[in-house]
Formats: sequence, structure tokens, C-alpha cells
Amino acid sequence: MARERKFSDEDLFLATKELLLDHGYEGFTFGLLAERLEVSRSALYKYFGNKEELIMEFMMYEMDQFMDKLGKIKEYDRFEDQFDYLLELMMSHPNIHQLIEIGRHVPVNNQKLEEKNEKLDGLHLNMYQSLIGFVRLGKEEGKLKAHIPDTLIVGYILQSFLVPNFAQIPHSEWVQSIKEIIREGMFINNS
Amino acid sequence: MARERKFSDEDLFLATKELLLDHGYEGFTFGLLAERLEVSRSALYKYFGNKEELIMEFMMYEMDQFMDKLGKIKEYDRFEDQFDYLLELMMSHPNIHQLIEIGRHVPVNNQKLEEKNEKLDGLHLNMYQSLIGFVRLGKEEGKLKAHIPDTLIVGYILQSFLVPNFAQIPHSEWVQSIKEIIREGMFINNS
DNA sequence: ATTGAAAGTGACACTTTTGTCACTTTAGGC
DNA sequence: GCCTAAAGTGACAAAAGTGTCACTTTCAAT
Repeated sequence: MARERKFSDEDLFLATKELLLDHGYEGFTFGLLAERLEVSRSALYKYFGNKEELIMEFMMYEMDQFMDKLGKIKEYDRFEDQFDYLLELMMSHPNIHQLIEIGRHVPVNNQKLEEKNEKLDGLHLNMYQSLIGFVRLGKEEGKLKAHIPDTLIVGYILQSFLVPNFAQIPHSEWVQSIKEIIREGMFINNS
Repeated sequence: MARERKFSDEDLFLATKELLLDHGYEGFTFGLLAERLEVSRSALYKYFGNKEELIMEFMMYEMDQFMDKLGKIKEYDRFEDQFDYLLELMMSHPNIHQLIEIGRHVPVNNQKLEEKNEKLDGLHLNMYQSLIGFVRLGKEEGKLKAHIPDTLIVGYILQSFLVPNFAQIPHSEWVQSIKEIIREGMFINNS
């Protein structure tokens, strides 16, 4: 009934993600995105009224995907298994933390955006609670140090995957080392 | 002989730093900076031909300051003392890593910028070598785990100070915990 | 084959940022 | 007191980004 689209939602959101990570919120433009998708700029306005709306839609898409997977952490009972699962997850979404930060820069001007923003805040809260739950379990099981603040443990795990691998250390070795530092630190233990 | 300036270099570079961290490279404008300094936009063009030049100058200023202090790490012989010194230093320059990343986004158009860019690359190399030297010493003294890549150790320490302290944990507790995670990780050691 | 709904486009007016320039202001040396 | 060099300004034109609109293209159901 209608003409075939030149790009899928996945294409669009992928391009959006790359451009946001490259240029940041203020450097992201409809022109850049249109160029990347090889369509005219005005075509994009058929789907999104403006940059703010587009980025909010993107954030919801990204967070939904991430939360789908993060929610599954509850399927593991033991903390150690949750830990392994979480680290795997973070490897496949290394910059979720960065994206959320970029999302916070979006100015909320009108009613429509206000609603989306509240939904997004809800997703962030879910994410935060999931992760805090994970930390609490770790402390209850006597695996995580009780005196380190929950928020630092969460922030630290999210942040760990942003260390740039300039020297091109092979992926598996890199992940293994990150995991070890998180667990036991980088110092040799003389106890 | 000349009129008094309305802002010092320090004022200017401090405002530049804050705006860059807030808005990123592409969101930084002469208009914003002029507003912050309460001068006209055109006044700024008396000192810097354009945004690229200004940011390059800022990066050199920032890196010079940081390297002055980082260079002093050699005054400590023992690795443990160097480690303490480095962490103190990073606390007072928590976003040096971020700023360097922003600096990399500056497009190098002309000869003049090319020169500054090379100088800046030199400073980055110095910084990198200093930090790698620190890690090597740690490994030689048997303090740091030998099998973890040098670049990961360096990146990890730099990254640690970017974990956002949303929950407003008191500064000293926060720092203490970061230090502990870096050294011995967040897991309880059952050995 | 016709047609209408969705996809896509180029052109336009508007806003923001950029860089320049002729001009004014100010303070210290004479 | 006057001169002048540096500091600062407002106005301008050019460039880049935004949002809209009338228009064309395409596909499939009839």
C-alpha cells in the first residue's frame, strides 16, 4: 500500500547511537544522520518532529533493549552467576552509561517530551534498582565488601567497560583482566 | 600603557574547561564563553582566531599544569609512595582523561593548528610514558600483578575518578573506597 | 489501469554561530 | 594634558542548522 522505506528503525537507531557517541548531544544534527542513512534531511521529519524527540525515542529503544536483558539477571539465584551474567551484558553494551548521560542533556521543552522523559526516568530507576539489588545480594552472600557504598560498586562496574583499549589487547584477555581487577584489584595480595 | 583586561587567562581557561565538560566540543561556542566571562564575543577574537585555536591553547595549558605535577612522581622512589601521590593527583584533576578525549575531536585544518597538535601529542606521549613507568616499577617491585596489561592498569586508574558520586557519599569515604577497589577489588578475599 | 496512502524530496524562511572590521574606551608613558 | 597601544564593542555578512511545505515517487489493493 505504501512505498518501501529506505532505512529500518534499526538502521536509524544504530546510526543515531554512533553519531551521538562520536559527536555528543549538541554535535548531533539531522543533517549528519540523513547523510549517514542516505536520505534527505526532510524525510526524517516524517518520523520525528525534532532532534529532542528523536533522541528520546532512541533512548527508550536502547533502554528497553538493555532492560530486557538486565531483567534476566533475576533468573540466576547465586550472586556469582549474576556477576558473570552482568559482565557479559556490559561487554555487549559498553557505553550504556555514556548514552544515559547524553540523554540527560536533552532539554525538555513541551508536554510530549515531558511524558517521554518521565518514562525514561522510570527505566533508569528500574535499572538502578536492579543493579542495587544485585549488589545487595552480593553483600548478603558475603561476596562483596560491605563497607563499600552500593552506588560506587554499581558505578564502578558500569565505568569499567569504558577504559579504551588503545593497545589492541585481544578481547578475551582484556575482559579477563577487567574482571580480575573488579574482583581482586590490581595489587598482589600479601596476606 | 594599555587598558585593563576584564578577565585573566585563568578565568578564561577555567570557564573553557567547565563549558567543554558541560557541552562537549561541538556544544562549546564563543557566545557561551563570552557570556560566562561577561565580555563581548568579538573581544575573544583578539586572543584566539577561532574555536579550534582556543581549545588547543586550553589543552596545552591544562596538560602543562598536569604534567608539571605528574613529573614530580619521579621524586618518590618506592612504588607505594608513587601510587599515593598519583591518586592524590588524580583527585585534583579527575577529568583530565575526558578533556584529552574532547581534545582529540578538534579538527586540525591548518599549519598553525598542526604544530600545536604535534606539541600536544608530545605531551600525551610524555604522560603515557610517565604512567607506564609507574606501572613497570610496580611490577618490578612485585606490587602490581604482572599479567595485567600496562595499558589497562593505566586506563583503569584514570577512569576510576570519573565514577559519578550521585549519592553524595562524603569525599574522604569515596576516595578511600576507590583506592581500595583499585588495590584489592570489591570482592571479599577467601584465601 | 487507477488511486490513495505512505515515503521521499528540494526549496524556503528562520535561527544560531562564525569571523571580521571600523569604531570607541582606557590607562600609563611622555 | 596628550598620545598611543592594547582592550573592548556593535554591526555586518557568511555559514550551518532547523522546521515546514508543496510537490513527486512508489507500491499494492481494488
